[in-house]
Amino acid sequence: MPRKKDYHHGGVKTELINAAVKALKTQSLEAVSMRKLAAAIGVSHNAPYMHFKDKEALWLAISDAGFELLSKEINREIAVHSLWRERLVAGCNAYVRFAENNREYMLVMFRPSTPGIVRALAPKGAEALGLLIRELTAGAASGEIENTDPEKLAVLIWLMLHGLTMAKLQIGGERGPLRQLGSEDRIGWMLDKVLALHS
Amino acid sequence: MPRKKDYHHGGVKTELINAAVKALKTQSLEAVSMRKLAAAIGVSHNAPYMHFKDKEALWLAISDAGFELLSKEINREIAVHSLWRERLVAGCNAYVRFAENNREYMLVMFRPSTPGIVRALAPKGAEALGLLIRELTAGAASGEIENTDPEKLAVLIWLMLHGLTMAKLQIGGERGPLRQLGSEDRIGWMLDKVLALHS
DNA sequence: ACTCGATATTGCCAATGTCAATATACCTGT
DNA sequence: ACAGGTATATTGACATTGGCAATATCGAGT
Repeated sequence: MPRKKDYHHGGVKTELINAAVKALKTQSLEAVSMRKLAAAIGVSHNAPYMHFKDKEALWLAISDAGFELLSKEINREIAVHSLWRERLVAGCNAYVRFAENNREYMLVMFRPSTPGIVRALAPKGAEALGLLIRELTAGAASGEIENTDPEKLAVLIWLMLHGLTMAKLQIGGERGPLRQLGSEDRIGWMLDKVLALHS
Repeated sequence: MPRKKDYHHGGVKTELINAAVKALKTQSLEAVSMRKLAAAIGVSHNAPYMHFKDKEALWLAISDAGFELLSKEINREIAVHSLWRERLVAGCNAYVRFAENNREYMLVMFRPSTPGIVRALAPKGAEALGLLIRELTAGAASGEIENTDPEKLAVLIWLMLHGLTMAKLQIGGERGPLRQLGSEDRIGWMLDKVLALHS
């Protein structure tokens, strides 16, 4: 239904987002320009500004979509387990896997200036952190870990996870001390260390 | 000895770096431009390109200086203790304190594109990580922690430390779950968790 | 049929990174 | 002291970019 003649071609907003995400798969954040995106979807260099006040607004939209996707992914992988410990590991793995498969989104979500970190650690917490806290609370309730401050523990775990993830994204993951640390069994190892299980 | 008449004013290179560092104290990375820096130190907009091939080259130089400063700082604070555990804590605290007092440098050292993380985690490791490994090895040798993989443990600790630090830098540190986590005693708490001391 | 609001276009501007050509000062060997 | 070379700095130019303003085009409701 869009694209009558040529002027109003209809889906600039979503097409622009798609183009941006695709561009980010091969280019860096700063290398992506409004004008090139506009050209890529075949509109004039100012058409984007109908739908996004700013370049920043574009990133914002993409970032939102990214957080949405991430939460969905984590939820999906958590749901297949019932024991809190397995759910925790699954969630962490989902986080890392999402980052690897969606580098583009992560770059936007946690770009330096306007911070995904703020959102991810906001008082009420993003979904992802909330899930973590929930599982840790469950673990504490079951008596398997010390009942001190599940929230603090969650932040700590998330910091590790996030640090690991972003580091892997920057490095590319081929070489260096992170290679082994990133593989799935190592995440379990990390969690063991941090949780200091009673067992 | 510099600044004879007006043309060759001598210290463009160092003055440019100083100006950039100063500018970064109040502005974001992308807000700092070669031309403004040149203007700030009173030279033409192309003078900088005598001393730096690129804008990137400028960041590189500043980044190098930053890593140098960081290592010095950590060494200085570690040196006043003799027990490995105290040295470890002192080093971690030094890391965080350096980041808080030198936000400018950290922003450049760990800017997204060309990665400080690669350098900090490079095979031979930056000074800072090397120090960490050394203390952990000492701890393992003394039998106070498990003797498994001091290097892996070091990376893990660094990831937490770095994640915490960068998150604090982005947030500003006033509010949110990181406030308490960042204070000095909390770093000890983090280390306890990760080290899972025998004691 | 006419108007209005959303959408898209063209034109424009200042700022920026960077290249090329030119000017200026310093240094070195004679 | 001087000539020439070299490092340093300047001016000029250019393409790209983000973003504003004015204009054009279309669709829907009266």
